[in-house]
Amino acid sequence: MSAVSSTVNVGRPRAFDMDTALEKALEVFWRKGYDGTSLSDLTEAMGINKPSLYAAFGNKEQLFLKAIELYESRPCSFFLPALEKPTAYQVAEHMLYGAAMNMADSNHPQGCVVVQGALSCSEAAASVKEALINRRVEGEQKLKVRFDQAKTDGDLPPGTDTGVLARYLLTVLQGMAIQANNGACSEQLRQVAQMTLQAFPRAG
Amino acid sequence: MSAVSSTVNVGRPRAFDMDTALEKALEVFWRKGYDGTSLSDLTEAMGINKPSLYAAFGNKEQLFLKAIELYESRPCSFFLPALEKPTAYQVAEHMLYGAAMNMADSNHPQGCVVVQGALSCSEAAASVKEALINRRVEGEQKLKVRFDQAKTDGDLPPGTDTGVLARYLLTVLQGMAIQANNGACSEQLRQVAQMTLQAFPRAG
DNA sequence: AGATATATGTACTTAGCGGTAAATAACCCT
DNA sequence: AGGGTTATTTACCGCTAAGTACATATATCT
Repeated sequence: MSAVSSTVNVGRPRAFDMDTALEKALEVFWRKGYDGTSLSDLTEAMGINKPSLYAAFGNKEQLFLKAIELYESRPCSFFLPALEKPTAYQVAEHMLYGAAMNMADSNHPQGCVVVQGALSCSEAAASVKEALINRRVEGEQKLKVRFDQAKTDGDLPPGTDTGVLARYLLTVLQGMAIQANNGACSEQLRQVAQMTLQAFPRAG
Repeated sequence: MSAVSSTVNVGRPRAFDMDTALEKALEVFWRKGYDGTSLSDLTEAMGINKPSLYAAFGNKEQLFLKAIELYESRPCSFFLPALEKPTAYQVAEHMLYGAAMNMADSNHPQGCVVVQGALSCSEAAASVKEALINRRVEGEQKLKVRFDQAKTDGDLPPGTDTGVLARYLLTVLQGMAIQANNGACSEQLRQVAQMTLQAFPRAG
């Protein structure tokens, strides 16, 4: 996601760093949601003027989508990396404890921007809402595929309904995003994660 | 919540029914969220003009709060009535299956307006967000109290951490609201409910 | 019938929204 | 040094937001 500098160094150089500006934009969208964020909020947080924003990122919607891309590709992301864990249980464990740690982290807004960025929204934000739904559903699908693999690997019982298991796990994760918004701390989320894992099926 | 008609029947009578207008407002807030709903959206759905809305309900924020009150007091509500069930398990069962049925019901917007009405929002909506957080946290507290009772009743194991159990259950319920927004149908939510109940502690 | 009180419809205000035109500034290349 | 190219600044656009003034309509009370 590093800003691939345009072909040649021609013209006046950009006076701000696109990646750090995008980080700032992400934080605002995360905290206020798409509808609740104004361009003034964005330009103030990013430290640039509107024409610079439009020249660099297109418009509000495209900026939002780029911010979401950044969010999911961050090093502290917990979802995709967890899929690499060797067993289904460890995948779930990594996701749940990662979420507990991350969603209540006070170094950034609480919860998950993919959940709360445009959950209920105006018609102007309908396409953004769709994009976020797609992200969530795709995540669920990826987890199901991972659990299917686990079943053939033998670390999930043969009768497991992987679709339901994936949906259940994502339900808990998404619920944790709401809990974080409620003000739950990491330790409280960790307890929820632990309770979820106690019921998690393992190979018999 | 019936509109208590003012002291005497003096002055021009109101040309619309407050309760049905409030139902309409609730549906709009539910679907679009507080920030995403405009007064035009509201007046159009309610079939009244702005001065009538302001005279009857105060302003946008007060209208929203009244709509939330209505939402929680509806006959199809599943949270508070479930607390009356005789055992902790039945309380959980009623809530989870009630949520599965209700949150994906296509007769109204999907999910739960207390979750998605103002999850992330502008500064103008901050007080509304606070109000919703309070509702969610109070619900959790009520459930904990109910589980405490269940422990003394003997239908929860003595070692049960009722706070964690209540938080876990609300995490799943709130996650189901997101799932409903994702497009999950009642049957899919029912499967999540079932999986949650399988792990639910019962008296040994 | 007339006074009083409340609701309604139209038209308005102020403020902020997302987005852009145009002039200017800063860089590279020849 | 000068032309080409891109970024920044300032000022603006048209539009919609929430909220309201005011005249009019419809009821009850005396």
